[in-house]
Amino acid sequence: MQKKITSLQVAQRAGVSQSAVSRVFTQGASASPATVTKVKKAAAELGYRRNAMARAMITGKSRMIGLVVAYLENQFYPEAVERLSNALQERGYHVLIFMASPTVGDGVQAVMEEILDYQVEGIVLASVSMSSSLSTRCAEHGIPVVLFNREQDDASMSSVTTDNYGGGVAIGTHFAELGHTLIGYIAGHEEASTQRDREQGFRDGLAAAGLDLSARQVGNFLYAGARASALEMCAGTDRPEAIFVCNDHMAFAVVDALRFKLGLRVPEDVSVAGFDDVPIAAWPAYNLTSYRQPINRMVGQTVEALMQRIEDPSRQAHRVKLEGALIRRGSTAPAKR
Amino acid sequence: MQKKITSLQVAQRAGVSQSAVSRVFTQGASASPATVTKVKKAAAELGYRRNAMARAMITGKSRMIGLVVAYLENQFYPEAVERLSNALQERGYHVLIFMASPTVGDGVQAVMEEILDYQVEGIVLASVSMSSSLSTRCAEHGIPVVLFNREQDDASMSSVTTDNYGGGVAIGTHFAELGHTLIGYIAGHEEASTQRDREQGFRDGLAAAGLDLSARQVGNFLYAGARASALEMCAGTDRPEAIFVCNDHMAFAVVDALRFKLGLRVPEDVSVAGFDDVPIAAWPAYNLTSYRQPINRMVGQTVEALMQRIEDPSRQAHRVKLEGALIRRGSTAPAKR
DNA sequence: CTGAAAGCGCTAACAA
DNA sequence: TTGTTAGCGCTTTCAG
Repeated sequence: MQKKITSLQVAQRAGVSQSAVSRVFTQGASASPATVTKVKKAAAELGYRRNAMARAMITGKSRMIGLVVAYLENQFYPEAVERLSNALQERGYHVLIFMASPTVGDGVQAVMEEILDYQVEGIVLASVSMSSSLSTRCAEHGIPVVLFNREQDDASMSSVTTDNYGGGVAIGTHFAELGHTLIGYIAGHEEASTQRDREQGFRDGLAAAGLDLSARQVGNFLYAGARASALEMCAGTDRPEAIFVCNDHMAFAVVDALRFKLGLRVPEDVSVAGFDDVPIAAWPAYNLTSYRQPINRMVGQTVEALMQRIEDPSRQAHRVKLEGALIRRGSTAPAKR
Repeated sequence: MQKKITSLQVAQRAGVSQSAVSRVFTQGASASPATVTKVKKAAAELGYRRNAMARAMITGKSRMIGLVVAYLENQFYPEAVERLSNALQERGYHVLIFMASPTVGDGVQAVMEEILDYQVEGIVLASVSMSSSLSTRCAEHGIPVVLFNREQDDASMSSVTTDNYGGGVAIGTHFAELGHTLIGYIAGHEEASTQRDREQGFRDGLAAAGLDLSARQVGNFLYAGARASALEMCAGTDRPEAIFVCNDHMAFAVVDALRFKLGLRVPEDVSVAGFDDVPIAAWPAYNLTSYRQPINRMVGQTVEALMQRIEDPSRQAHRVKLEGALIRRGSTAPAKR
């Protein structure tokens, strides 16, 4: 097992000083063509690579971004993680990933501390919120934090979201246009901003058509939770004609429960709509009407927000709300006359 | 924006030397109760946290593990990532994650170099293989690499897999017992060891019952690929009675194509079985017969392998093959008389 | 353009 | 138990 190659060894082999080696590998540093070739040759022969930690220590730039994520069972998040990671890699950043269990609120706290210990240059919080004390600490350290698919009242906190309210309105309007009057809603985790905004939009969309919610259950963003909610909501004779489920992941559970447990047809007996438009929503087994989150643009904006505040920490918070799009599929249909 | 707190500042405030501060925060170092309290108090007041990079540099232990992953669309991997990350976090390790596109073989090469630059203490390669030159380099650096859900001929490479061959046999036997004789197989990426082993096991399982494959297509582990394969395989009049699809992710595509494009019933017209037993396989929309990978044990073994070789790099490769289990569900049924 | 020298924040001998 | 002293591998002045 050969030891690690340092710049000093390269320097010796190339017959130059250690700092010369450093310069050769540093963007925009001065080195004569002769030195460059000598050093590069020696480096290649030895298999030299710069120690990212040592660089990070001195420059204060670790080129790492912390990513805290929960709900990986919901296909929306793996997809986001993948794209985010790719976008960051393209910019020369790397991702230190942490799982947060959504239920344990202060687990996030502990996890964030650990992330900060690694001197990350920024943090992305996907679907988790943070205590304001913690956000203050990050601000003090000058570490930008951006909330992905979640918002907080604190206006100093950057966030990238879809227009959840508008999406809710779109679904409400869609249901009204289809002629449904008995309407149900299955909520996500009550504390989540996405849940609140989508529900409020949905209610307002319905209200604009003179409609109101006739049933509401809480699924907590879980498959099992949504399944139980659907069963509860639709077991009786007064079941809704149309149900908006706060995200696709739960909507699949609702469709499954309706079809396979209650023997109901979707959309003939009950229309179901979700939110996110994850790839599975397009699979013919579900063919789910959904409000699409523009995930590419969300990721783009998240990276943008991060980069801006890394370059200029004094810059004010970047709060973006992107438009999505209603994707009409076969899980919603007009009310029966 | 307050500057970063260093151990020196804590030392000054506590009226002790900088190294005393270091000792207070180091496991098993000597410090009098009096010093400990003084230092801890000062540290708390200042909000001091150790700089993980600086520690890593000196100790040579970054407490980071590199994770390279592809195919995040296949639910098996997000699940694995989540559990792996949690298991590692419990042991005080953190995960630097990299996405590798499965098609670009040498993308992995580049990505691995970057990981190594961060002085990770180990690397997990999920569903990707590596060139032998690269594995040599890792060995030289004394960095343990473990292959998760993939194998390589190189016996010096640690790996954790399910008994893919045995799983294939189990499915083949299952089909034979159900009385099917026209059998199809939809392959994953041809190069993957999982693909090869599962297919070989399947063929051998069939052969033991005097059966043979009557159709074979390649889906490359992709939903779209599997869909096309299914269509090709089942459009004619000589379609198979039972199809084994190399993983669940593709099996969903096959079921969807059969049902919604070809108007066939599963399992009445065609039996379909997958491999992995991801959570979606249990959803009633698919209710898929599958060979379960013991993901918890796989993760446990992966962490174990890593830890062992981190502690003792001279230790020989850890190659584990875990038993899975055939999960019979409603997507497979006896042949019609 | 180049080498010498001073650290980044911390751990780990080494004396005291 | 403590403080002092070297560094870890690298970037970055600062002279030359």
